[in-house]
Amino acid sequence: MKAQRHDRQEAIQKATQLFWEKGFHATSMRNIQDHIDLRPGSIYASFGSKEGLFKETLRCYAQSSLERLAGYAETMPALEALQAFMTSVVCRPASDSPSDMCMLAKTVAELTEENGELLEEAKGHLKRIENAFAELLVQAQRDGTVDKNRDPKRMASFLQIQLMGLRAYSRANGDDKQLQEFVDEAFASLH
Amino acid sequence: MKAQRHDRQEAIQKATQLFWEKGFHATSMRNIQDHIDLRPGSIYASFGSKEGLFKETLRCYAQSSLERLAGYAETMPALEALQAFMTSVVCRPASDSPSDMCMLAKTVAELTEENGELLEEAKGHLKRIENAFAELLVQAQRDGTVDKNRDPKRMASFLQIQLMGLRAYSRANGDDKQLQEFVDEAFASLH
DNA sequence: GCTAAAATTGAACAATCGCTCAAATCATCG
DNA sequence: CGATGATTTGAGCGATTGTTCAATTTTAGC
Repeated sequence: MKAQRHDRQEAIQKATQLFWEKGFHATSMRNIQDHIDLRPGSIYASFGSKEGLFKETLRCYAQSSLERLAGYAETMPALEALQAFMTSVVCRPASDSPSDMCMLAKTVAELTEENGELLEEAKGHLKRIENAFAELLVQAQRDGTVDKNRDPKRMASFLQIQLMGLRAYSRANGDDKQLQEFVDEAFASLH
Repeated sequence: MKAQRHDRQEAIQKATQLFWEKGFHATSMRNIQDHIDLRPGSIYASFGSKEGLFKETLRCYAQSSLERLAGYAETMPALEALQAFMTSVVCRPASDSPSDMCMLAKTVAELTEENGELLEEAKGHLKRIENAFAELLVQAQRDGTVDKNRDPKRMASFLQIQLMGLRAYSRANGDDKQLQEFVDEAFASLH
């Protein structure tokens, strides 16, 4: 197969913007065609279907989230990295961010068994992120910054719940200065 | 205006089932027509548009939530009522429930400014429920079951965040016995 | 520079979308 | 019962949905 003339990653990124903001159902293939400036044939040759393209955006979104978390973990202790990640995701306006909410959480909220494959894909990525949390918590326990008697998997669940809750609340209430305090309290409870 | 031949409340309730499960965009008016066994004309005479019908289902959903909370508050102390409400909503399978998630939170997650009126409607109902939380927390402070130095509005935000987070997590992970523990811990932190 | 293969184009498909409205049906009252 | 007006019906409107594909353009190899 010869190289495509269009930039695959750029196409995925632009599609992600739309899907993340408007969701799977409210984003039409024509929206996407206009936004990434490609005709249907090219898109279908590259991604097969709307579902295929969406699945690819979920994959890239999850991967970049994990990479960002790993980036923090390279330059600071595990617990600080977790807290920095969570703060950046919950509190930073991130002007170009299509939505306050996590794209994976939005997808899990929106889709039903009618799109079971996509639903499972999103759930899987969320679980993978939660596992990354758990690994950093184990590391934090070795550092001595987290109580060694607590179950890391349970604490990772706790953090996911806080993350989803805070982002949903932020979506429903606009920017709230209290959010940072809630993040800090959540981490204070782990010591 | 003469009485309609169909039962308005029943129509709203059946429409709620569909909207709650599949969301606003993925539910078609034909889905609804079939499910409540009414032809388009009747529905549009009663509700004006798909948006009008959806707005009505949001209103009824929020009202019944508030009524259920008030019901608990009639038969037990304020804090217990809050905890019972949250437990029932987060942990009870509720076999006929169209989704694990809160319909208002789902709506806020799904819609954009393209349906700004519906979005604001859902946000308003969520805020009203949060205010009901705050009132019960004030009452609990008078009862002496909640620390009087804490801000009730802030605690109400906290509970909304926990509620949204737990229900989203439940949606992404299926039934989790840990959820009850997380609810209890959230309330333990209020004393 | 010619050719074969790959990539892209854009018109168009069938299906479905939210919604309208003339006609048919029903309920009410004199 | 017959008349009047509210209600319901169901065919069907124009627009949009996801997707296809023959025709065209572009690229790579000799």
